[in-house]
Amino acid sequence: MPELPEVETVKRQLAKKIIGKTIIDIKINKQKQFQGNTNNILGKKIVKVERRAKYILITLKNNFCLLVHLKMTGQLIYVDKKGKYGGGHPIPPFNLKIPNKYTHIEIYFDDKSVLYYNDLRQFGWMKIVNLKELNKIFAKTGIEPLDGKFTLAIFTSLLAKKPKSKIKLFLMDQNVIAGIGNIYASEICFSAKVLPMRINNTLLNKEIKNLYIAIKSILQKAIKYQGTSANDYVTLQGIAGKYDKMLKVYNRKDGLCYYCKSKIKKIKLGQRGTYFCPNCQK
DNA sequence: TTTCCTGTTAGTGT
DNA sequence: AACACTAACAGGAA
Repeated sequence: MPELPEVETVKRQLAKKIIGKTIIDIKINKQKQFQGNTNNILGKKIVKVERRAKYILITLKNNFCLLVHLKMTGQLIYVDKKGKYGGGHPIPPFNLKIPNKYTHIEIYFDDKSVLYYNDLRQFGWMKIVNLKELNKIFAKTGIEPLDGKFTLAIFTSLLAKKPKSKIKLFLMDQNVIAGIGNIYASEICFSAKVLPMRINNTLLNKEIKNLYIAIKSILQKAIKYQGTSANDYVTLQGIAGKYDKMLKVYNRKDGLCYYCKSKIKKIKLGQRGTYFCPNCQK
């Protein structure tokens, strides 16, 4: 569930559940997905839960931070003492048992609640870092697109710094703008009526403005709908995010454009599936 | 059965 | 600078 809106959704739900709780035990079933000394967070109280780019930052009272990246299929599932699920994406309708074979890390809190880290493909990780290491990790990370500091003027100047890049790849470059992934990049280009393979320095001012507006509005709306879950991954671990039905082009190859009825096309761009309407987008 | 596809990103090579 | 390719891994779809 890994782009900005999904991570933001998890973060918000998680914050409501775990702030103020103390970590009393950690069970690591897959060592390669956990780095750092657990002694730095055991017995410590959680004071903050934040998101930066596609990372979740769980800060302890001693200023150590449990940093989480979900990568492709990572998932955080919170289970309280009544056995009810919170945090992470909503619960599977068929109540897949948790923990299960994809549960690689288990974090126990002082009130008997547990945070499970599940990850089918095992690309994600948790890492205990101090503030200095945190700063180093985010040193090159791009601007937060929903931050007030991300203005049209800033966006325009960022585009000018990568004049020859294709716009969709540019939008996905985490060192330029943080948090946009493969699904929303296609959706943003469609919303702005710009073809994903357009070269940055050919974009008209009006198109730049449309892209800028699309970035903000699509991400905000996706957060409002608690993100998107796609394909088989969903049925395994959580119900579909409600933004699924809002998608206009992603995963709609050969489907008809909702606006002009043209067939949605799929191409490869930067090795990633890229969807667009050949008629609406110029 | 085999091949291709999938929400990410770090590293290397051209 | 920009992009291709690889690697980490599992499983659904064709």
